[in-house]
Amino acid sequence: MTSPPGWTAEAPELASLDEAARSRLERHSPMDVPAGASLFHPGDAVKGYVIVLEGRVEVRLAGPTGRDIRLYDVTPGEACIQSTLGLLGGDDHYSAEAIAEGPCRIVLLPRSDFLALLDSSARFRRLVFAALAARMQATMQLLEIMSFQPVETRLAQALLKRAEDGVVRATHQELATAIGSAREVISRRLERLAAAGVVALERGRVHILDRDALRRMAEAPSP
Amino acid sequence: MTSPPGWTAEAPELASLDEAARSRLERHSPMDVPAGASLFHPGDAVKGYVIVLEGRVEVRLAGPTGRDIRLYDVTPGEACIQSTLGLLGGDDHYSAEAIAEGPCRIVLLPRSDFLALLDSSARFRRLVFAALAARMQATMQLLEIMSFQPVETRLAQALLKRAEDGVVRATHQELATAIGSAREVISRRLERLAAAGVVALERGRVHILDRDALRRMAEAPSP
DNA sequence: CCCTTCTGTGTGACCAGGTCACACAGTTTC
DNA sequence: GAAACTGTGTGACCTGGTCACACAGAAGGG
Repeated sequence: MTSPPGWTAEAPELASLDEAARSRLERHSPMDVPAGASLFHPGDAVKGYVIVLEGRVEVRLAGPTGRDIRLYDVTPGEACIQSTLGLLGGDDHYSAEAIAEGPCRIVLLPRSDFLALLDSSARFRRLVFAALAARMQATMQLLEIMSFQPVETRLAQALLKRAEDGVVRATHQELATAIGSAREVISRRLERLAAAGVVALERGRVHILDRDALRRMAEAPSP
Repeated sequence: MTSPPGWTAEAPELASLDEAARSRLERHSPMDVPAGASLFHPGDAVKGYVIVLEGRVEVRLAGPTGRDIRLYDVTPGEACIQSTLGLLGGDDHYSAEAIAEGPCRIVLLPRSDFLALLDSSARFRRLVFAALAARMQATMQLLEIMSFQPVETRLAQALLKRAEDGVVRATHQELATAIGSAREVISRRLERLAAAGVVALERGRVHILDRDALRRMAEAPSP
């Protein structure tokens, strides 16, 4: 009597929803988004609740001078909170922009279904609430970090987090966006780290040589 | 058959709730908080959902160097979102601190009642959701403003917003906190504005002489 | 009253970090 | 291999936050 497992089965959190909620979700089919595509720009009207099934979507705040700040990224099973805001009460236009970091598969749940689900499924509600709360907390933390932590600390953290086998694949620009700084600043910092033998630089790549040194920087400003 | 109008009648939004929800809320009685009292510090565990009935509560992020940033303030009828976060999924400890800016009357709704109300009253749910969404949007906007807008612009906006009859009652420190800057910076800016004849300074008070000039600054960086 | 003490302001020196304007090297395209 | 990008290095400059004070106007207590 149950419908064949659809895309809601792919995301662990969604899979735990009640049958009614799932089938309502399944009415909408996933769509493919090419790498680099923009899901929305600042000023766009909110069309619905966005759930990412595959790939990674980065949500950024863009400054007038070209500098931008990564707010968060949305990975499979997560929903993009930006859309929630518009659907729930605030301004219903985006203030940030979302870019698909690779090929993605997403589902767009229209406002009416979203609201209906919120009322009908306690489980779905919890999911949305929890995601919203977590994002809010992360955003305030970001504000705190950007205001009070020096670039050195943030950079060290970013490098440690993104390292795979001691190598970080990222351009200086990407690192800058990730920690809310400017490209030139990152270039100079990395250069100093390289001079100190902590990292080795290569085009589009940073090799980590002294993980412990980075860990120290990631905690204390420097003393 | 209805209970006598209690404190829920005082807040327009709460007054529109269904009877069941209201009576559940009324089980808890308001408490008085003296001016300057701190409702919570960073690190405190979340005790419940806080609703402000009278007075004003300021929620701030405190930096290690003494500088702090006003996240938002909670005015009558509103709830403090910080508590929502802990109750809904994220870390259940505060990262900011809340200070009563004057004598306040608040209600503290314990977690269990809060969650029960969320499930039982669609109206209450909307209220909480909307508040959370609005706050989230404001926080992101704050991040944007702090990152991309020069101090001059932010200061001009703050002065215009807080002016009553052309006078702003605030110390430089308070203005600094309001726009996320440092006291010395505000002192110098104000001094320059005074030299330009835009404002007149007095201890604890700023007189606005040229509203239009401020408005211009509040929009464009300066050109 | 005068003498502390506290709170609010002014000031100079300094430093971190963002902006602007380029140079230039590696890659990709045709 | 020339042209067009893309990623990096670099210097000059400016804003704004930090530190360390001086000093002045309340406020309160003897």
